[in-house]
Formats: sequence, C-alpha cells, structure tokens
Amino acid sequence: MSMDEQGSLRERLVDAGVELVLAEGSGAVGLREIARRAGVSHGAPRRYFATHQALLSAVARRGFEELAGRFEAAVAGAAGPREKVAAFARVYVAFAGERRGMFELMFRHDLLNGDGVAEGQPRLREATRPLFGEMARLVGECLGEPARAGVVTAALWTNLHGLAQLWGWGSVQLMLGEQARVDALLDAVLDAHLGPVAA
Amino acid sequence: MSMDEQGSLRERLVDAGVELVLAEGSGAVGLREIARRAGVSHGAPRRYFATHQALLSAVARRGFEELAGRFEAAVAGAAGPREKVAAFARVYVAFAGERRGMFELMFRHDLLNGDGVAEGQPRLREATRPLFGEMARLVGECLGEPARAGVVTAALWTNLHGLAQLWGWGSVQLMLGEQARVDALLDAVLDAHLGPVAA
DNA sequence: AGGGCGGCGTAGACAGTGTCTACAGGGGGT
DNA sequence: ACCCCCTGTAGACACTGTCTACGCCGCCCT
Repeated sequence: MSMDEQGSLRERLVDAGVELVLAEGSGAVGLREIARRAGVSHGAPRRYFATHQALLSAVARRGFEELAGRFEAAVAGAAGPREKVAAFARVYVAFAGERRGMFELMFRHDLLNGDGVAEGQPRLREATRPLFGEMARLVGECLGEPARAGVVTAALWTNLHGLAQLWGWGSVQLMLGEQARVDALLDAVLDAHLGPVAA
Repeated sequence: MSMDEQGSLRERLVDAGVELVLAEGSGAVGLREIARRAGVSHGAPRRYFATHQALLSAVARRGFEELAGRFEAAVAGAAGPREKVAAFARVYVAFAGERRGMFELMFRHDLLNGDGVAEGQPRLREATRPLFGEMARLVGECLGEPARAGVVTAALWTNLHGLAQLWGWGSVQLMLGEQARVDALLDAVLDAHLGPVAA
C-alpha cells in the first residue's frame, strides 16, 4: 500500500476519468479509454475497481465533491438565508452548465447504481443528502414556518434539477426563444417557492 | 412499398423496441436485441434506420406520442384551467413513474440527437413544443396576466421534469423519508407556481 | 410466359467494448 | 537466498454497432 510520487494508480485512473468526462462528455468514458489516458493496460483498472460502473461511480463522486465545495463557498459568501439559498441555486445550474458531461454522469443512475467504491465510503446515492439538509435549514429560515421546509425544499430542489437539465439541453430556449435568460428564470423559480423578495 | 399483414418491418422494429424498453429498461435497447425480438437478422434494421440512434429516436417518438395522448385525455376531462394544468402535471409524473425506461430514453439526448426518422417528420427535440404552447395558454388563464405565462410555464415545466426524474430514482424519498407522498409534493409545486387554489 | 431487375433481408467481417484468466516482474519479509 | 504476494500485462471471450457483399423473391416489361 505505497504511493509512488505520481499518486497511486487508483487516483490516477479517477483523474483520467474526470479529465475525460470533462473534455469529451459522458458518452466517452469507456473503461479502456480511461486506462489508455492513464498510460496503463486495459486490464489494470480491474485491480482497483471490480467493474466499469465502480470506476464511473468514483469519477462521479469527484463531481459531487466539487459541487459540494462550490456550495460551501457560495453559501459562506452570501448574507441572509434568502441570499444563501439563491447562491445555492445559482451554483447548481452553473455547475450543470459548465461541467455538462460530469453533471450528466452524476445522474446516470444506470451507469453507477453499484456501490461504486471501497467498503468504507458512503453510497453514492446519499452523497447529496447533507446538502439537502443544509438547504432545508436555510429554507426553513426563509419561510419562518419550519414545518413546511421539507416539502418546499424538495419542490425547489427538483425544480433546480429540472431547470439545470432542460436548460443545458437547450429545451427551455426552444420553448421560450433564444433570447431567454437563465437568470430571470432562476429568479422566477426562487420567487415561486420562497415568495417574492420583498416579503 | 406494400405492407404485409404483419405490418412493415419498419413498424415491427419500432414495436419491438418499445416492448423492449418498457420491459427491460433503457439500457437494454441494443440494435441487435431489437432485431432479435423482431425475428430478423442483425443487419435488417439498417434498411430502415441508418443508425442505431435513428431507431431509438423512432422508439422515443412513440413515447412522446403516448404522452401527448395522455395529456389530451387528461386536459379534456378536467374542468377549469387550473384543474387542467393540474391534470397535465399529474400525467407527467405518472408517465415517468409507469413508463420509466421509456421516460429515460426520451431524455437521453446523447442517444437520439440525430434527426431520427424519415425526412418529413419534425425533429424529435420539437416534439413537446405544442404541448408547451397549450400549457402556456392554460397557465395564462390561471394567472390572469398573460405576460408572465411564458416564464411561469417554463418554471413549472422544469419543476415537473425534475420532480418526475428525482422521484422515479427514489432520490426524493431518500431526502424526505419513505413515507413521502408524491401527490402532496405535486400539489406544493402547483401552488408555488400558480398560487394557492383559494386565490 | 419468360427474363431481367430492384428492393429486401441474410451473413460475414471489422473494430471496438467490458469482463475474465493466466502469466511475468519486482520488492519485502523471513 | 529464497519465496511469496502485489501489481500490472496480455490474450481470450462474448458481445456490440457499422459496413459490405451476396442471394432470394416478386414485380414489371417485352
């Protein structure tokens, strides 16, 4: 269990997968292609990942980690709870826009429904749970009535997810016209779920 | 250009694809597997579909047609504009729940970004456009102010899409607990975008 | 009726994939 | 010094989507 100066091959494989999915999209992350980019033979990944899904899960986990980091930074830099939630929302759709391939991979449940990674790690499906909890807390502060925080947060969360996805595909632009602005839509979403800002 | 009593092979291939995606999920719709189910050799589909993507697009189009039919029936059976929009919404998440594999396929843009079907057909990406227009009209009636109908409809649409997707994967249940009810969440979504029912 | 012909489906080849298995090389511990 | 285990290599296997060459059958034309 020694790490050479290049980092263990396990990490290098995940690195290569991340690079690949960022550069070429979620359809290009083949097992052999990752191995090629990491400079090893196609059988090498099998020492560390039992299956292709497991490797992809590790790649997707990196995506969730980056997303969580962005959330943390954005929330820390915002003033009130309402602004924090807004920052949260902006980070979500910005991430989906910038890291399109990674975002796709992160929600391709058919590709990563295995446990995905070594025994100690939490299951990938639960990676966003603490984020949801944090957001529910903030939403509760915004609403005043914490009883409804759960459903409102879920409604807002699903809205952000759908907006990020459909916007990234250009479907919203197709419906609203090319001059549509995502910021305006995002504000409308926030107002709908949290009430207008003046409230 | 004669059709035997079994229907042309083109249709039989799409039928087989639909059956397959409904029965086995969106990951099982291989070109050869479809051909196998249709009882022809693996090269036969190539006469009618230039590529695998084209065949999948035709399969997905069937999904959009069924969805449009469900919309039509539900909207026709509802009373006021608000009830019509609610019926619309219920149909969307119900479809995603019942026809999970088809729903996945319909939004796997990487699998079906080709034109997909013969020359006369409209592009698949625009299949939902008339539905959006119809919904925007209804939303305008609900709101009174038709100026905001576009953004509100887009916000609601994306919310339905995200809810359908995340609910179908069980992500919402993971966040809210297993006793969460999708109907309650759906009502909250409608209230958020259209205002409470009493208004 | 007989002869071509054109469309339809078959069958094989090809490159590529994920998974599995057998094997070589090297370092550390006894 | 020896042995063993760990790590990575290399080949096989079944499978995929695409492409090409080839038969077959029914139709139209003379």
